[in-house]
Amino acid sequence: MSLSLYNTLSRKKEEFQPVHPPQVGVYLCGPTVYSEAHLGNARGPVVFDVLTRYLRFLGYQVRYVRNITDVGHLESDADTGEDKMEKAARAARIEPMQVAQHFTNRYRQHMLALGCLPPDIEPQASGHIIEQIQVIEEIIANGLAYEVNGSVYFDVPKYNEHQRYGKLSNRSIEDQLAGTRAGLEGQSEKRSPLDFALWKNASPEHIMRWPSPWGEGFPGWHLECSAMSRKYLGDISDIHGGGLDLMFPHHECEIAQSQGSHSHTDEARFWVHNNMITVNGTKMSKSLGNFVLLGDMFKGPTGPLAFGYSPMVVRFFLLQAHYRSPVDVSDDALQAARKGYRKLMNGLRLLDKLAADSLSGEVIRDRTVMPLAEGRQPDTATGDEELRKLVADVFVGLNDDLNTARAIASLFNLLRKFNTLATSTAAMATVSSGALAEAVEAYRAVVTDILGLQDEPRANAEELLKLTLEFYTEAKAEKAYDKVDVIRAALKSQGIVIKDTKAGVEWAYSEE
RNA sequence: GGUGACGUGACCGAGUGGCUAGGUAGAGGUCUGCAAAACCUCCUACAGCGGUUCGAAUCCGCUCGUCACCUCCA
Repeated sequence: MSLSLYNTLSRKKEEFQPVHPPQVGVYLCGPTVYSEAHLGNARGPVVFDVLTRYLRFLGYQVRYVRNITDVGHLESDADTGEDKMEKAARAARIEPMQVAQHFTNRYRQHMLALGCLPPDIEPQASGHIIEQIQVIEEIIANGLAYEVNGSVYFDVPKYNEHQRYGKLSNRSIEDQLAGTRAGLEGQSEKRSPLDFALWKNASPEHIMRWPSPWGEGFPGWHLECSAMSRKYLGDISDIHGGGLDLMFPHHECEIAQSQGSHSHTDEARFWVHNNMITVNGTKMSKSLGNFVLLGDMFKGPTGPLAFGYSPMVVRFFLLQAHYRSPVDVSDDALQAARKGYRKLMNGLRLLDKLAADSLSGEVIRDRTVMPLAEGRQPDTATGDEELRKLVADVFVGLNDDLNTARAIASLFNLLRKFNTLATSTAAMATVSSGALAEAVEAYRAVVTDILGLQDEPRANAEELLKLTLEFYTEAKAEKAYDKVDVIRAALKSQGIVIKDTKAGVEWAYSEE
């Protein structure tokens, strides 16, 4: 039983095998940091977080790269197009890099809150201009790019003579040419409307600019990922991912760039794409304005949502669907997810108790107090087998193209078994402590290490403390000094001292 | 126009030929000082029409509906 992943390149599930085991290189196209991240932006990072966690669980040495694109993308294809980063900067009257830094910080906060482990390398496009220029020079040397007025374009038709531009998104350049929208051409410098920019000449008012062999300018839209993926993961990485909407043109162009450079590869063995988040069946997107910002969503009502949802609930909600299916947001769906998430967490809290009970169950069995039918030793073979089956099912789900929806369903089945065991000594007697310990460990590992779901304490410590002090005050009034001492000692063990003042009972942090 | 998805019970959401996930909601029960949790039982669906098959939610065809990409988007 091993992990299989759906590869967009082959359009089928393939067994995952690293190029250089045990190393695995994973690249996820990160955000362009010119605005706040919305729920849709979170799906890829969450999915790839689970993927990298699982790969590590399987024993691979993973190098996970998630880039930050801080070199603005042009808003339109026209040469006069405005840069997103610059536009945002101008609006706020600050440096473009301030904009990038601000949203980078916000993005990291949100991803951390969602339980996404920081990537091993988080390269910034602006820090890899030299590498990008190098790739362009290679492509030019290979005769697949041309310079016009300080800009460099990738020659798609020429590339297509020997390679297939469209292999990832399953398009032919003939179809694309036929479908080219009128009006987009005109004064373009491009030889073909399919060509895309590798380097753009900076107009005088363009702030973000770097020197290059072709004059001052900035790199094209798709180049940073090719350059940085190669730098940190080699000519060919194991897995390259992003949202379905990046498949074309972004990833298609990346492949063309890598094939057209000295790498001569598809850049990655596995191309993995997560589906979109929808609102009432329509894709959540910046341009449509139907997005739900993560920061807003964590706090309270926003847009189509009448309530706020904690980061872990959001994470669970995303993982309850398979990553290749679209997922629709709504209060109903999120509230159902919240309950499910809490159920899973309560299960987590049950595990220690279960392990302890298992031991006592063993004792009971040894003394044959457990009155199984004719008083013979209970046979745990069947119970153990059932437990192992339940655990195995969880991994069947994970291995099947990272089907977290199935894995979670199986976890609930396992949890039901745990609950039964925890409330019934008779049931407990049907499993061996060894098998139970394995199952408990598996549940814990899948929930926390692989799915990355953490308990979110909802109880307010201050409120609990207040309540405790009320009991303290009551006990004191009743002169129940044994209780008083117990409360005092308990709080002291938490680093809190009770102070009886004339004004009433107060507390302070212990200074010891 | 080209390319590609999808339509599952009250809601969300797996499943891609026989074994009919799971969560939420609802009904009944066990337990319980009350409550909650938990457990048990029930509610059992695959857009429509045709076809292939011993057998289809699952394969094929048609119809209807929804969506995505082809322009920046995760």
